[in-house]
Amino acid sequence: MNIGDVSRLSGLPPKTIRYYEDIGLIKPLRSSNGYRAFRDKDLHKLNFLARARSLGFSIEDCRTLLELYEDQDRTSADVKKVAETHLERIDEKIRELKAMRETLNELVDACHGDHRPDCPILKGLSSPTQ
Amino acid sequence: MNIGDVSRLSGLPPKTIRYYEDIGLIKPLRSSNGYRAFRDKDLHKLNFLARARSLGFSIEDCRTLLELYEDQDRTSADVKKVAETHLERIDEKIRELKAMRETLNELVDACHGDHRPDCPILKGLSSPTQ
DNA sequence: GCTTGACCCTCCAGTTGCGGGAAGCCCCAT
DNA sequence: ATGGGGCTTCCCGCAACTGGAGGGTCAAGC
Repeated sequence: MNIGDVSRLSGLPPKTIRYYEDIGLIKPLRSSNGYRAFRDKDLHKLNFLARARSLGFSIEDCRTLLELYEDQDRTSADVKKVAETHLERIDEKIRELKAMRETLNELVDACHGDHRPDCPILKGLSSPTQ
Repeated sequence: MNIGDVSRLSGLPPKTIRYYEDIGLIKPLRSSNGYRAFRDKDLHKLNFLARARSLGFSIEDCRTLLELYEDQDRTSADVKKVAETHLERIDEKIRELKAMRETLNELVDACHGDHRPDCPILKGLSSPTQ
């Protein structure tokens, strides 16, 4: 399989796939013409990566998960730990965003949004958030 | 005021303040010794920026907001539009994160997390998300 | 046999919003 | 005069790619 094939099959752009090879996440073979030659194994890894990335795992998390994925002697506890840590980061991010949303929404609600220059949003940004 | 002073007063690191000057968000004067000389006006802007950034506005949004802040002929509708657009981006981000959280949480819950290698999390990542 | 177009390759630069660190002034206190 | 801050500029690096330049390869059609 060429890069275009695995790109279509995994949904990852060719650029991303080359990047994943650069940083050592996958190691496709090479054809005599210099083209990358992907095996099923490589495609499986790319699918794995695509799904892990879509769940928000960092590249380094993905590297760890891929290693665990390939290690027959892993323990599920190790995997769960990585996932739980990531879950907490997500929760933290959601909390942050909700706090932003809260404050921002108050400002937006207070703003009449007409042709006049008077604006509670700018006022809110220019004076301390109590 | 030197950069250290406005840094303490605004809570922004000196590096950030220099960066904001680099990209033209603030234009402090210069003392004869080459030090940046911040006026009250500059400090106000930095405080404004610190608050806008803490609400998640991008630098370009901040640039727009600062321009509106300084424009006596602005309309509050213009400001509100920027804020509402940002609010939608935040909501979108929250939705994405919640979806991730959902899926990830199911996987974590399904994983017993013991010494055995069998792991629903890895299984979930290696087979299509239905 | 030649051209065309779709692939593929590498390498370099840019993105966002800074942070780290080097190398070198400046200023004040001892 | 010497030490310790503080200030300056400059350049590199981060994450995770994306875009583009410049060039080789392959298969089909004429």
